[in-house]
Order: sequence, then structure tokens, then C-alpha cells
Amino acid sequence: MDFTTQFNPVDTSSLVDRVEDKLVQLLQEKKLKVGDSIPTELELCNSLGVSRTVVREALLRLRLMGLIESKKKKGAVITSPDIFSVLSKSMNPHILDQDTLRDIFEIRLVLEIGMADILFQRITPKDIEELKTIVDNEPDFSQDHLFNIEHEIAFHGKLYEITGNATLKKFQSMLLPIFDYVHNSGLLKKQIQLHKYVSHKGLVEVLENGSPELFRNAMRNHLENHFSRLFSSE
Amino acid sequence: MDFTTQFNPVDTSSLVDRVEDKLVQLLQEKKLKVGDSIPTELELCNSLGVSRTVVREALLRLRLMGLIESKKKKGAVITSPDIFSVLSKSMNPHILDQDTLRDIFEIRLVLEIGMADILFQRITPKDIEELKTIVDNEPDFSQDHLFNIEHEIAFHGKLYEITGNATLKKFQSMLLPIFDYVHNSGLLKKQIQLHKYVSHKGLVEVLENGSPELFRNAMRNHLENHFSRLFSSE
DNA sequence: TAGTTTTATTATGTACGACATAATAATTAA
DNA sequence: TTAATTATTATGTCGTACATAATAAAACTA
Repeated sequence: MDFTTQFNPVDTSSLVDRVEDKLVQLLQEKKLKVGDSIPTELELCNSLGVSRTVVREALLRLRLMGLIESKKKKGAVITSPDIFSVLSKSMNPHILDQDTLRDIFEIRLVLEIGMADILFQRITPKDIEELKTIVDNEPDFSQDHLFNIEHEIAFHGKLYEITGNATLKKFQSMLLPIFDYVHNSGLLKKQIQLHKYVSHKGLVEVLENGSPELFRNAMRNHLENHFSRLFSSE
Repeated sequence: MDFTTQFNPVDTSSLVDRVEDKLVQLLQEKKLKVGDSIPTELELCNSLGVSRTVVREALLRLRLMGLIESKKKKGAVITSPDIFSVLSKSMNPHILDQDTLRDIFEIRLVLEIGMADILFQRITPKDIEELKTIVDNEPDFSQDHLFNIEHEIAFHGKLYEITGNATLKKFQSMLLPIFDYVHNSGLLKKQIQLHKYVSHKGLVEVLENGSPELFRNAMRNHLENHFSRLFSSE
């Protein structure tokens, strides 16, 4: 007799897994809003029929996902999850493998070229003034690496800010340590100096008087070095 | 007497917080590689002088960050963290607020325009063939929304794949449910049909015979509807 | 002796009970 | 009526105990 077709795959998930699912389900079904509180641990123990240990671990997971926040006495309350804050902890350059690091660095390039349209849609004269201030304070050329990095962050960070996309900005600040690390590590081949090079100053000019298309090309050129280094290290 | 300057800010972090930090520190200092195992819970209890409950919760956090993986008997072992798998659980459209949803949708547009350079660097004749196959199977025009979504995912997903950036691809698949949700929700103003419209077929053509610049413009045009809808809903 | 089965060991998973702690609610005092 | 005190409550931490699964050790069979 053939038994192979008679059984469904056994549920191999742990007790906590199941409770976790139940709880997420509960949150969605009840359409709970931010600030609403959920039942206490003891109540959940009773209604779910499991020990407090299990409930606590499941709640802990929700907390780490940023779905809830536990306060003493008050119990747990729903929070609007800041998706990337969860991520920032594992965004440790020393822990990620090199392939991932390069991937992430590359994503930065993709983002900064791709956001041209949005930049032009949302940039204000005040933004341009601020960019000019940042650029004016930049040294023409400095050997002080940390100093350069600081200006890099100031300028490019401002660009992300202009997009008005808070999630994108958070994403970028989360990636900052990675960028810095990749710059300093041997992951990129040594600097390849190209002839024509669009500076930050040049980018601001394009932002003021140019078009998204011009900006994309300018930004592409500006980042050309990074590109070459990424591609040539393959 | 003024006490305000005499005290450093009190460490308000919980016991688990401190243990968690200690453990992450341990992982980095020891330069542990993937597959290496860390001390058992009991050993950590002893060396850290805290209860197993606390150690377990700290370890759980590391696990949710994707830093370790616990196996029975063998204890916990270091793993190469898949950063985005951590995120995918909290990437629940029903839980995220509308601003964040719009932000994420916008990031998609940024990514797909910004990856032109990389696409041209890495695309192979085989990729183009596959894209053509996907396009050929598309209906010219269909009212079946789900069917359209499927083709959208197939085509654009393939683009991400061509970049060869595994992290980017993971990021995209994580965002898929969001895209779908935003499409279906009332978050976007109703479709604005533009005159000139670059189809998937057109994009493939540009990929085959064009340049990154041409592709960016084509993709921008292709996504124009989405752009207009996002911008007009402000 | 080699290979297989059985048993023992070990570390995590789950459960329960107890007390500490902090935030709130209820009560009392001024 | 307001301020101070006390009581209550739900989470935070601790310890113990046993279940379970994976491995290592031992016993056994061919």
C-alpha cells in the first residue's frame, strides 16, 4: 500500500511560530490602530492555551518587527513600524559578506541616478541655496579622507532629503556605514581617475538650470569612478 | 549645590539590551566565521551572570536579525544574515501606514530607472531572448487585472534578475506585495492614459539596440502613468 | 573488523511558579 | 481640591523542571 499520498505535510512549525501567526492575524483582523493596546500576556496565555514563555517569545518577535511596543503595566500597544530600524541592527559591515556589501553599494548608485525625476519635481529654491552652501564649504581637494567623507554625506544626504521620501532617506542613512566601509575596504579597485568629472558644484548647477535627463547623465558621470571600480573588479 | 553636572546619564537599557550588545560585540571581536558555533545558553548564563531567560531573549534577537541560527544539541551557529528576510515579515501592507506605502512604491520607480547602466553592463543575449518570450506571451490588452499583474511581475522581475544584484532582487521580491497592494488600493489616483506609451516590447527593443540613456527615458515613459498618479495625488 | 542499531548525552524548546519593578489607579491626608 | 501615599497590575527577571531532537558513544550483528 502506498502511503505517500495519504498524508499532508506535517506542520513542523514550533509552538511559538503558531502563536506568532495567530497574533499577527489578530492584529490585522481587528484592524487595530496605532496606540491601541492588545491583551495582556496572561490573557493571551489563557485564550491561546499556552505558557507565558511562549506568548512572551511571540510578542518579542512582534516587538522586534516593530509592530508593538510593550510598556509596563499598560501592556503592549500597536506602533507604526519603522521598517528599516529593524534592519539597521543587522546592517553591520563586519557581519555582512562581501558580495552583499558590493550589492548594497551598487544599490546606492542605482538610487541616486534613479531619483532625478523626483528631485526635479520637488526641489525648491531654498533647497538649491542649501546645496550651494554645502558645496561652497567643500575644499577643492583634500587628502583628509574623513573630511571628504563628511562632505560626501552632507551633499548626497541632502539630495535624499529633497526627494521628500522619508522612507528613502531612512534607507540611505541606514546604508551609510556600509558605504563608508566599502570605500575604505579593498572591495573597490583603486581609484581610476577619469578626464571629465562632474563635481558636486556641477550637479547643483544642473539641478538649478537643467533637466532630469541632464541630471541623470551628470550624476552618472559623477559616480563614474565608483561604477568603473565596481565593474572592473569583476 | 548643583547636582546636574555630577551625574552621567543613567543607563536605562534593560538587562537583555546589555546582554545583546555583549553578544554582538563577542561575535565581532572573535571574528567568527559562518558556521562557527557560539557557547551554549547555559555557558553564557554563567559567564555573563544572568538567567537563561535573559540569554535566550538576547539570542532570539540575534536570531531574528539573522546573525545566528540555533540548532538543537549543536547550539547556535553564525549565519550570513539575509538582511531583507528579516524585513519581509514586517512588510505587511495592512500594517504599514499610507505614507510609507507611497514612499515604497516611489522607491520602486527610482530603482527601475536607476538600474539602466547596470542592465546594459550585464545583460546577455540569453536574457534578451527570455525577455522576448515573456513579452510575446503578454496579451495586447486585457481587463483581467490579476493577469496583468502577473505579467508585470514576470517582466520587471526579470529586469532585476539581469542586474545580477542578488540583494536588489531580494529587495524587489520583498516589495512585491506592497506594489500589488498600492496598485489595488485607492492610494493612486485613477489611471491617466497618456498618448505616447512605451510598452514592455519597446523596452526590450531599447535594451537590445539602445543605450542606458535611451533606456532610462523609455522606462521613465513606461512608468509615466505611475509617476503622474503619484505626483497628482499630492 | 566494519557497519548498523541501540542507548546515552546534550543543548535547545516549552512549561510553570515566584518575585522585582515600574506605571497607573485608588485612596488618604493636608 | 490638591498633594502625597498606598494598592494594583502587567511586564521584566529569575530558577527549576521536563520534553524533544540531534548527536556521540556504546553495543551488537554479520
